[in-house]
Amino acid sequence: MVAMDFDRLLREKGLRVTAPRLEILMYLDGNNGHPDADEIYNIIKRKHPNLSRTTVYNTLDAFADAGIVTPLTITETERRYEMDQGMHHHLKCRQCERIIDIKFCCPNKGKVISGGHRIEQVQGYFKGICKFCLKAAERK
Amino acid sequence: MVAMDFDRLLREKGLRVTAPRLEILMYLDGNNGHPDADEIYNIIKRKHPNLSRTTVYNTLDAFADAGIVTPLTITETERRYEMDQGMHHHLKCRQCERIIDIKFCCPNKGKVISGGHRIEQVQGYFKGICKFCLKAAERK
DNA sequence: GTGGCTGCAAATCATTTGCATATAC
DNA sequence: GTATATGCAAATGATTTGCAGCCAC
Repeated sequence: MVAMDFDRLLREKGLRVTAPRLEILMYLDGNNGHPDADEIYNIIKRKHPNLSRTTVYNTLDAFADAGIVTPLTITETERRYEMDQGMHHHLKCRQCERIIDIKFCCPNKGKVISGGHRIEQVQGYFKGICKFCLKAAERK
Repeated sequence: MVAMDFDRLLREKGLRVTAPRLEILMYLDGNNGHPDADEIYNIIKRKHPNLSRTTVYNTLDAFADAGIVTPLTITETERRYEMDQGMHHHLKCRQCERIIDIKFCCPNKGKVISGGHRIEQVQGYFKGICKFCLKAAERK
């Protein structure tokens, strides 16, 4: 996504276009994994030393409300964010601790499943071993 | 599960049998939903006024290590616990905010799925409307 | 011009840590 | 008797809040 589009995205959502917001969008879009508020703060702080944590938190909240980012609940303690990129789930590798996107669609989405509840959104959290660690183990 | 069994369960896991541990097990087993540390603390505190939060946290950690309870990551901010009861997932109803168990088995468990990763555990987090709220809406 | 956004400082709240005492085994 | 568990008080650390000034529109 180019800078121009971030501008439009914000306007579409009724959010004002500001420097911190563009920076945060750029960082999230830069495929830097699944950052938490502190990581975002530290990286952008380098270029914009007067950035405050409050702004990062406010911005992520505003983005989440607007549906621009999804707050992730991958581990028990960390709150992380990612840009909305269609349906996928997450694997946390218990060896390298990386968080990896898993692309497949849960067959239960949108259905009223057995219990009689209506399922609107599915977020899958997988634990296991990622392909990188599996390959490394083979080589030994 | 009866008191006797909690005793045995703790011994099997190499944990000492103490009053707070038995109380916490009883509470978790009492099907009181998916409590967080504070809820457990407040309830048990009534009967045992000298209980400390530290003990609740220590105990839940020990139980999680021993595989007696599973820490849940159902919402973005809360850390909740439940006793291990076989495979199921969780629905958070966006109307009544209840957290409800969803019993079905994800077809991807144990498989090495598309990405080449090995999946050992699946925790599904669903959002939607529970059957109780659906029924209430019908009646109107 | 004005309402939304920013950023500082202070407050909050869940969780963790250090440590002395108590207790299960 | 000894290792483990408890519980108090203090520390930590992420997130939130209050508020004054700034800037996008």
